[in-house]
Amino acid sequence: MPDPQLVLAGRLQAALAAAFGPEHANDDPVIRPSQFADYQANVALPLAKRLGRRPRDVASELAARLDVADVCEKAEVSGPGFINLTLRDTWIAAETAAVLADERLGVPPAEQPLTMPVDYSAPTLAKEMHVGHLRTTVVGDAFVRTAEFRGHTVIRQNHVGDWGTQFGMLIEHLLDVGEGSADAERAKTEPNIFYRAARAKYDADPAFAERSRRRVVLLQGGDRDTLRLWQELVELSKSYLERIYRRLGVTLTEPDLAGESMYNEMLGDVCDELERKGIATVSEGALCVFLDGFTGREGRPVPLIIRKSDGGYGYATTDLAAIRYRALTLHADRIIYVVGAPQALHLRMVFETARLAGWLDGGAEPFHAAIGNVLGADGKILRTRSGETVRLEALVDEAVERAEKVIADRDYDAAARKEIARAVGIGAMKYADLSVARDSEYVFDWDRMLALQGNTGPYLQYAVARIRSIFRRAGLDAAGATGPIVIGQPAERALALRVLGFGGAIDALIEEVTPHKLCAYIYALADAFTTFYETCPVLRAPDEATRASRLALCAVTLRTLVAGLGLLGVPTPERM
RNA sequence: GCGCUCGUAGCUCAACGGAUAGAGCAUCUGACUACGGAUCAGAAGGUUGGGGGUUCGAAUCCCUCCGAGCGCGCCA
Repeated sequence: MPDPQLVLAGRLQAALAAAFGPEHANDDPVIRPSQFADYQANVALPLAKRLGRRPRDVASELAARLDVADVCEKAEVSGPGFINLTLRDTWIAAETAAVLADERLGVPPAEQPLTMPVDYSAPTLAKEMHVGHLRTTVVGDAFVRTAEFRGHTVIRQNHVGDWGTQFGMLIEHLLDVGEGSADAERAKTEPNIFYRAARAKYDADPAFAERSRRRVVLLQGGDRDTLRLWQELVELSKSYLERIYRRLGVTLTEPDLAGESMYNEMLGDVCDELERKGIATVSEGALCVFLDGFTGREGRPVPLIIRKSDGGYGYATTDLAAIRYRALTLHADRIIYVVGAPQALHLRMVFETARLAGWLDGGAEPFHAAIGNVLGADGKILRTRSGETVRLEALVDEAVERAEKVIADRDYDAAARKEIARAVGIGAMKYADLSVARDSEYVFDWDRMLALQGNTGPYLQYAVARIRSIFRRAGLDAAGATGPIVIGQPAERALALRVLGFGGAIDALIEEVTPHKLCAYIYALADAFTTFYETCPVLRAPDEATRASRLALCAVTLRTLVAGLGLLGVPTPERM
């Protein structure tokens, strides 16, 4: 990859090995962006400590062994022992041209592709998705797209709630209204109405409630008629999910459904295995796993209950079956859980149990990508004015409506306007979710996310539209701009240097499931472009060579922005 | 009570143990018949909740206090 940070890290490691022995060949050279140069290497300071030598001497020795003549015009020791690295303009220009010529924008497929099941979105079937599902869905989808682009094997696992006790109630309600009736179709279009109707009867009518409870037993016992009715409900819910995912521009489809019901037949076996291995024991009638270091109220150990005292199974068992399946059957290297932060304790216990059971011995590493809550302006969990949870679809509707107002003064026909409003509204909402650290809570604010200034979706979409406009005006296809690239102005240099950082931003996202880092990169790239655009005339460049170079810079920036936003799942309309 | 997460500019958020803690919004000051002004440049704004400690170096690691959110046996 042409990312200077990685290139320099490789050179520094070679120098470390040459100067201080091969055992240092994999030391982290601690390359950081610098205010005194393009980058600085900080490794000499901690290394000096370990070697018991003066940092400045270690840095000098390292610099003497450093072979970067082709990449850097300067590499000098500074301050207490930093090595400041200034790149050559010619190197930057050549690497940027190579990125432009590369279909993959300088990001090669991973040398060691990993198999990664990714558990994300996970709505409850037969209920409408709400605002709480937005981030797990959007963050998971950005991760999945990015990891796939890097050549990893991603297995989407939409762990939908399709087996809970509420299905007894829903099935009885389906029987009451009649299969195929208009009321039954509600489950497809407005699941909440169907669900609420069932719930109301359950609460008001003891006979209905009793039927519902019996129905759950039948369902989990595998009764054929009941299963058929359950399947009917699942089908209705699927079309709801497909519709909302398509609207949101989320890559989840039907084959990615890997819901709780899928693990039903494994639950007994999971319990047996854990009991046989001495990991699970019976306590107060329930089969539990007790783990060291997990204590709750009054110092009592916190159990992971895997079989209830009535013999039923809860979600802990399902999660254990799922991790076993992902590790042993899917042969995962990493198992990603894009799941709400409040589940942290539960998941730690699931992971620890899996480790004790030996399911992770093959090298599978579980990773909880914790998602923070979305808050309203009052700092509390986002709710409607009447105190209900906010329906995801209502949120999407409002996003598109508000986006229409943003572009109201534009001269587009109705169809184009609608399409642009959709892209801008949904893009803004998704980008707002992605651009803050996933585990921090954040305040949901329409005006901020739809703003055309700052780190927002619309600003970036606008930057893309402007670059496209340059090519339209020039009567050129962006693909026709091939350089060569020559670095003259500081703004050209800054822009090209930023272009080279794409791969690093992608890897940072994959490493820790941090889409906000890719967002920060894209924003910095767009920012570098506007400065360039302001100070460096493209179509009115002073000479042909400069014009060709600047058009090439526009083209490579455009493609990087579009690709980056694409990895985030944010659409980039041609015009806006 | 125990545990987890967090506390950074007026507001919303960044910062991979590194040199002077950065962006955007809001505020103020400039620029230009403009390759889409839905612009750009600049200023101001901070004792990183308080206090200790480790380190050559701490927003970041450790301890403690204050404050907030969440979780702690048969719901998911």
